[in-house]
Amino acid sequence: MSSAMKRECGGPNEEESELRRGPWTLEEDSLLIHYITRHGEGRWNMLAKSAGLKRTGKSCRLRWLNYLKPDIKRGNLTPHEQLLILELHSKWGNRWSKIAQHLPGRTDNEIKNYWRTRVQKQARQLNIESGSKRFFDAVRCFWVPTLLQKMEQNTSSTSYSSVSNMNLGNSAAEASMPNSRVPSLSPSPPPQRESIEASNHSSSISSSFSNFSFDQSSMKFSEMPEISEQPNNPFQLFEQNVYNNQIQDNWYMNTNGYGYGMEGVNLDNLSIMESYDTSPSQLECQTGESDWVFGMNDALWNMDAM
DNA sequence: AAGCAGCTCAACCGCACCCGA
DNA sequence: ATCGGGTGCGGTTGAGCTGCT
Repeated sequence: MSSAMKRECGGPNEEESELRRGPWTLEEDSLLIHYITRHGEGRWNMLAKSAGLKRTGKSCRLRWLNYLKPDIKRGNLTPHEQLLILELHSKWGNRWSKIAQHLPGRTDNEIKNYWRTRVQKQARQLNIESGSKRFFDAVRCFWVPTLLQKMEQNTSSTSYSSVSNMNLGNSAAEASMPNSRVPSLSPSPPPQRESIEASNHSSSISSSFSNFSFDQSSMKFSEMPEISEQPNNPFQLFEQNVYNNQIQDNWYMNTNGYGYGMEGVNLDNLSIMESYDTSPSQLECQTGESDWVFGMNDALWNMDAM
């Protein structure tokens, strides 16, 4: 039993012991939804009391904003969204709510969790400090191109990202989204908010980002150019050879088909780049420590998923 | 099948800010 | 000026799940 649950189970302070903590029940969710539907949100402390919830206002607000609100998108982040997070985080840092404002239907909590569990995990595996320049260079040089490649693939084939966002109601959604766990920790999955409507919404979101691109030559985000059929530089060569042949396969294996990371990269493929007779500066992936990318066999590529 | 370790994410916590009294 | 309630934000925690041995 958690400390929160322990505190919840009675005590000397009656006022405090009346306040529920921990996972929300179906009844509580229902109370909150019905109350907000009728009276709107805001004044959370008063709302909690008026709705008959034995919760703090903060808890109600959090539950509503992060889980119950009708326009919350469930499922895994699309490549577009991940790309946007990388870009916006490079601009604003840990301003999660600000970043979330640019990803309709996503909460700051979700983005924060994504960053901590996926992005920072990559950084740890690379032995790079996640906020460091080196890490951002790794993101720019490899992760972003990989995401772009994935986005390109998605546009030319059935997009599983839209499937991942297709909200079908909980049981159906769970069945169709192997990596989208609705933990029993939360016994009250939000009722009926996940719908085809939501999937339509996500489609429009994706399309609104469709002209968003990362320019490898300038290492900046820009309008989406035509993607060259032929590799112009080692990165593209790398992507075409490595990604198409290897990452794609490993990707699904490593992430249950829903993640986007660098886990699938194989050390062997570094030879593709090494064989490309070009200096790091020519590769236009200039960093303060320009050769780290190419001497990082033990860093960038040495990941557990290899 | 059981045990273990790692991962995910909902929920909580503490702090800061805003605003009205 | 300051006090207190309401709200928002970023960091952290821990239950439950998954996959590996």
